[in-house]
Amino acid sequence: MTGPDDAFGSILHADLDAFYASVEQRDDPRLRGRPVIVGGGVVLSGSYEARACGVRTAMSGRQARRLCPEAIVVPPRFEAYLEASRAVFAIFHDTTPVVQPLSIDEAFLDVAGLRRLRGPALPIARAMRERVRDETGLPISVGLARTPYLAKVASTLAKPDGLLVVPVDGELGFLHRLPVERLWGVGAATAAKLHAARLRTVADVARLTPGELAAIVGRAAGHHLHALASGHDPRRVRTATTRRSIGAQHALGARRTFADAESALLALCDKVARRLRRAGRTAGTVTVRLRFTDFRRSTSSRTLSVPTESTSVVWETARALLRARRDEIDRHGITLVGVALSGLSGSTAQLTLPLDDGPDPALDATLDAVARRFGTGAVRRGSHVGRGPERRSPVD
DNA sequence: TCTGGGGTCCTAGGACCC
DNA sequence: TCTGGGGTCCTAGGACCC
Repeated sequence: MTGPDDAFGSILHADLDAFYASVEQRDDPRLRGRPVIVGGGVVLSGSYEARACGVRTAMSGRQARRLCPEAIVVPPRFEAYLEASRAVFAIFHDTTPVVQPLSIDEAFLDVAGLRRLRGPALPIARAMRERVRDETGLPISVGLARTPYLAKVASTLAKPDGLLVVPVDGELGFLHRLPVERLWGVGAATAAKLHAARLRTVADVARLTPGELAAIVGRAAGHHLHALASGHDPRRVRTATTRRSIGAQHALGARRTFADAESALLALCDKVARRLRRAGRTAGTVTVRLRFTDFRRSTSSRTLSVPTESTSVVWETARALLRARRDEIDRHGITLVGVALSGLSGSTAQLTLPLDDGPDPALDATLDAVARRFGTGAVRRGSHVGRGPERRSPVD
């Protein structure tokens, strides 16, 4: 386990740059070098030229056009993105068998096992980036580090179209000067809590004890942030992860009525039940998601006595949940309806573990072994995980 | 700044059981 | 009969990620 490679670790985080917009620029030469916005009402992706004007993902289309009037707006072509993603993931899998997809355009790769065959991690990362560019025409950024989280931060800082390595002996120096927003799991709400406690950098977070942090952001988040800020990362690159829920939602546009919501819900139930059957799984819980005209959200759910794969059972359950909210919908108007199926068959056991015992390498090793054995990413220390109709097996 | 669609995980309270 | 502790499961909501 020794060698020159240890100086860099073996985890890669590979992340395509401005993915949807890059596919559009690749496929239409007229778009190259120009600001491109993919999406209509909402920005799904902006090219780097558009980002230079301040355009960001999830921004409203109107605001994006105001910031960048010369931008070319194109409708999304999801089939083209899926095809591009498949081509890139084929290169990932050709690089190493240990690939964990995180989304359509990013993945963790572990190249530790390749040292004898293909050499150290850094040249492997360089070669992979070149292959992606040559064979798919898409720019990709890669971070290389000892842990998944550090690799992820590195790839973010490497963008666009870069490669950044975090040397093992420089981890804390790299990490500690970053703002707390760079910690995985810190969004607007958690950042506000940390700022209120005068914590601005990762170094500030690392100085507190897990207990002190837990008092600020909650128990699990406190322990999680302390670990990340100290360079500890419980994550492993996992090849087999089991989907925990299947859902679909639909924005209804301007103020709509109960009847609009009900007919949209029927189509959504049909869609998710088909996906459930195609996956060969059953669902234990049906959840209905609503958003009202004033942007308030609500969810309501029902756990079935018998898990189902039937469209009609999903629909009848969802309709009953929707009808229970009829007054609220009539009063406020509804702008979004969604349905999600969870408690999927094939999920693993429910497991609640203590968070307050400090590091426990033996326990972590056991959980890793369980996760590998049963092919799931669901087993994590200190969390409350997975529940499905098969919960009594296989862990029993 | 007024907003898409797909997910994951955590927390807290209540019902229920031993 | 009353009271308490410990645990599971369900539900609703919040936060976060791409």
